[in-house]
Amino acid sequence: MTHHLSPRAKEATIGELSDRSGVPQSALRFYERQGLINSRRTTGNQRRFSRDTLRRVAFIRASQRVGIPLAAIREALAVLPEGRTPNRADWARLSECWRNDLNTRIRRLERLRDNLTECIGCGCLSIDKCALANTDDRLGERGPGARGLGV
Amino acid sequence: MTHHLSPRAKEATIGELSDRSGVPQSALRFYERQGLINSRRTTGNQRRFSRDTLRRVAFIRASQRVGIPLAAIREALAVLPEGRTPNRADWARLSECWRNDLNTRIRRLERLRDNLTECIGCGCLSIDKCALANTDDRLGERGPGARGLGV
DNA sequence: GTCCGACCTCAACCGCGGTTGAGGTCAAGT
DNA sequence: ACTTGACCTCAACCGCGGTTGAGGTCGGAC
Repeated sequence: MTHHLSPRAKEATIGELSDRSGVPQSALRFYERQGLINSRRTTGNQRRFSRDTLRRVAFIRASQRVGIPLAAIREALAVLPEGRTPNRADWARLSECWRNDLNTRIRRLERLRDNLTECIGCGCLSIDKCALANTDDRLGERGPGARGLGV
Repeated sequence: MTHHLSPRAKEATIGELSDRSGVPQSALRFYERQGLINSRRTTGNQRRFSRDTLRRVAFIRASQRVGIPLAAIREALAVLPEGRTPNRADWARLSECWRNDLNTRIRRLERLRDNLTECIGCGCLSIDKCALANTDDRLGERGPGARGLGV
């Protein structure tokens, strides 16, 4: 299971990237197919990932952990520059968007928590007029298919 | 699309339950198969839901909206009494559990938000030592299969 | 008694986020 | 040169949370 260091210090094999990020190789290949990360290929068709891919992967997993779907993460990552390596300001811009999203999610959870205790707790849960049932502020109604999944 | 009121005022047909809860009939049948709700059957094999099912459904959807999987919701609902109609205290007990869970989720989100701004914002995102990458306080590692999904 | 909409079951299918396995190639160490 | 493990592709499969459609029955109104 020991991974040889790739000759060019700036590039990682999929095994190295997997070890460092903790993300299975199968998932990394999947992310590449989905356009979330990309790689150069060696003459022998093997993937080589540039250094900043590690950051992207960390960002992807961190975002996923809070329930953001890959499609949304892909869109967010699209704001990173194409040609050059993303710098501090690029990532800061990205995280700024996420901050707003996270704040919204936090507010939703707090509201649900409070409604639960006030509303179920007091026995008023009458669905038609109850705040609990009507917390349907649909923020990201992305098309047909499995919509309304706690995202 | 007008639904006739069911003769016995205390029981609802699936159409009525669907209309009142806003949940598709197909989903209600699915929930029944999954053991989240239950129904009496008429002589003609049609479902009749007791009044409190509306509450259960509202609880299910509210929980789902914040990303709690059905299996966990089923477990939670299992604390409601079998024979009798759940009363205020039963629901209060249930919501108390959820409150803890929700608080945990809220803290997780807040931590992620803060890490994002501090960590990505300042450019330190070095994965091995970064708090963002290591927010792996695995709270509910439910077996193999799609684990680690932002739940 | 007949009509029609609401109901029933069952099987197949969907998007998501991957994993697993078969079968084959690449490349570093000896 | 050969071995061995890391890599490749492609297709099939998984759990989740449902939806869709075919084919059939129920039951309230006329």
